[in-house]
Formats: sequence, structure tokens, C-alpha cells
Amino acid sequence: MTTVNTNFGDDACPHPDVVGDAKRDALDDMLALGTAEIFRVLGDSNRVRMLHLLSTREMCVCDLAAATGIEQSAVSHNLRLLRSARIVRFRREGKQVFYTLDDDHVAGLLRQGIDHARHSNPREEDDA
Amino acid sequence: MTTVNTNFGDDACPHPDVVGDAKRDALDDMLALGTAEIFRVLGDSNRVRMLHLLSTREMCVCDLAAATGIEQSAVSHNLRLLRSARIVRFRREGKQVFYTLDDDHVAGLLRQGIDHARHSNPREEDDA
DNA sequence: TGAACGTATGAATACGTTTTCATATATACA
DNA sequence: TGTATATATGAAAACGTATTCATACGTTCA
Repeated sequence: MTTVNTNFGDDACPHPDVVGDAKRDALDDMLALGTAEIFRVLGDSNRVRMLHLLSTREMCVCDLAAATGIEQSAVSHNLRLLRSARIVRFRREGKQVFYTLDDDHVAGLLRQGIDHARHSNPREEDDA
Repeated sequence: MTTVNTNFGDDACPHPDVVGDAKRDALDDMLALGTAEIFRVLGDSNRVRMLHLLSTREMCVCDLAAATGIEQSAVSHNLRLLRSARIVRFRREGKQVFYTLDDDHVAGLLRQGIDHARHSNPREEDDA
């Protein structure tokens, strides 16, 4: 039989060299997961709005809710996520808890993301 | 009666000045959505791995699948998402379609995201 | 034209996330 | 201690996303 497989070993696809190089350069799995994780945290418009505010001022939970129009409960849930990703700091003062964005790296990412959105074509996904 | 509401108008929360400032500085809704959108696209480890490879070389779909171990169909679906977000370019050559990361802004974001993941505490979220 | 290959896509399933509601916890103060 | 206020949280509901399977489409070549 020997069907017309003139070339490469088991690689069905025609570029074993590219595949080889790529495998060598590939991101470590844990690193890819960690990278996706930080982006996933930033990938929600409510969190973007909250973090944008928290990047330039300290705010308590109810101020955040009032300023953004997001329900207090949702704000709290989102802050918990941000806390567990270690990108906000918080301190209690009496009944209130004040939060700030506490990761310069993330602040930079956020700025760049906003900048990207600002300068990118508003028709972002209607030609799927 | 007049319950103990010694202070501010309708703002239940104690910092109307902060809330006012924050409202003024708040991100426009469309901008927040667009920002979250780009992060959401980057917030998946398979797409991170694909984009990392595509940021330094051109690859066809089946090479991508072979190099990453992601199913061809899943690769294709993800590429469609990346295409609709306009962050990859593609060209057909015969039966094959070659893709590249085609947005320096996004390449920068990706690099920063990877960098963040690399230098950040591996225990990212077990103290929720 | 038909077979083979590479890629794309609809639909179903499985899974994860966000929001809301109700309520718990923490603090302050009378 | 009891009440009011600020925040947190579990659980359900609502919603979105990823993966897989089957198959369609587009291209090449015999």
C-alpha cells in the first residue's frame, strides 16, 4: 500500500521543523495558566471599572458601589477575587474597609489594556 | 423621629466627595467593555500558548495543533475568536492557512502578562 | 471529477462565572 | 445589650465559554 506519504515521520502536518522549534519555545504549562489567570481577572468590565478607580484612590466598598452603580454584594464578591489574586490591598477602619490597587505591574497592564481599547477599532467582533 | 442621619444628602455612604470624584473619573462604559474584552480574549491558557508562539513565528493551523497538543477544532475555534478581536492576521497558501500575531499592543500586553505570572507568587488564589 | 488533505463551523455537552438574594459577621454607639 | 451600619459570603439562578463531535468547505492533484 504505502499511501502517498512521501515525507516526514509521524507528523501529519507539513512543517516538522516549525513544530519542533515551537515545542521548544512553548510556554511552560504553569506559566501559561498563571498568565491566563491574571488576564481572566482583568477580563470583566465591572472589575475593570473598579480597578481603574482603585488605581488612583483608596475607596471603601460602599463608595465603590455608589460610584460604579454595581451592587454592594457584587462589589464585594469581585473584591474577594481581586484579593485572592493579590492585586488589591485592603485595610479596615471601623465599620469600613478601604481598598487600593496594589500591584504596579497590574496597574500597567490595566493602563495598556485601556489604551488598547481606546485606540482600537470599535467594531471589535462583528465579523466573526 | 428623624433617625440619626446627621450628615450627607441621599448618599448612604460616608464619602460623597470621593464618590463624586470617582464618578467623574470613571471609565466610560464602552471603554470598560472594550478593555475587559481584550483581557477576556487573553484570559485563556490555550490562547495564551497559541499567541505566545504566534508572536514570534508564522504557523499554520495544524502546526499549532501539533505544537500545543490542542485539538485542531479547538485551535480553529480559538483562532476565530482571535481573528474577530483583530489580533491575528492570516493568509491562505494552498490548503493551509497561516496565522501570526498582528498587534504590537497585544504582543506587549502578552509579554507583560507572562512577565507578571513569572514573577508573581505561585500561590495565587488559595487564600480566598 | 473524485479522493485526500487542511481548515472551519454548527450543535451539543460540560463546565465556569456573575449576579442576586438572603443572611451572617464585624464594628460602633446609645 | 440592642440597634444600626458596613462588609462578606453561601447558594441558587442566570448566563457565558470551552471542548468535542460530526461534518462542511476549500484546495490540490491524479
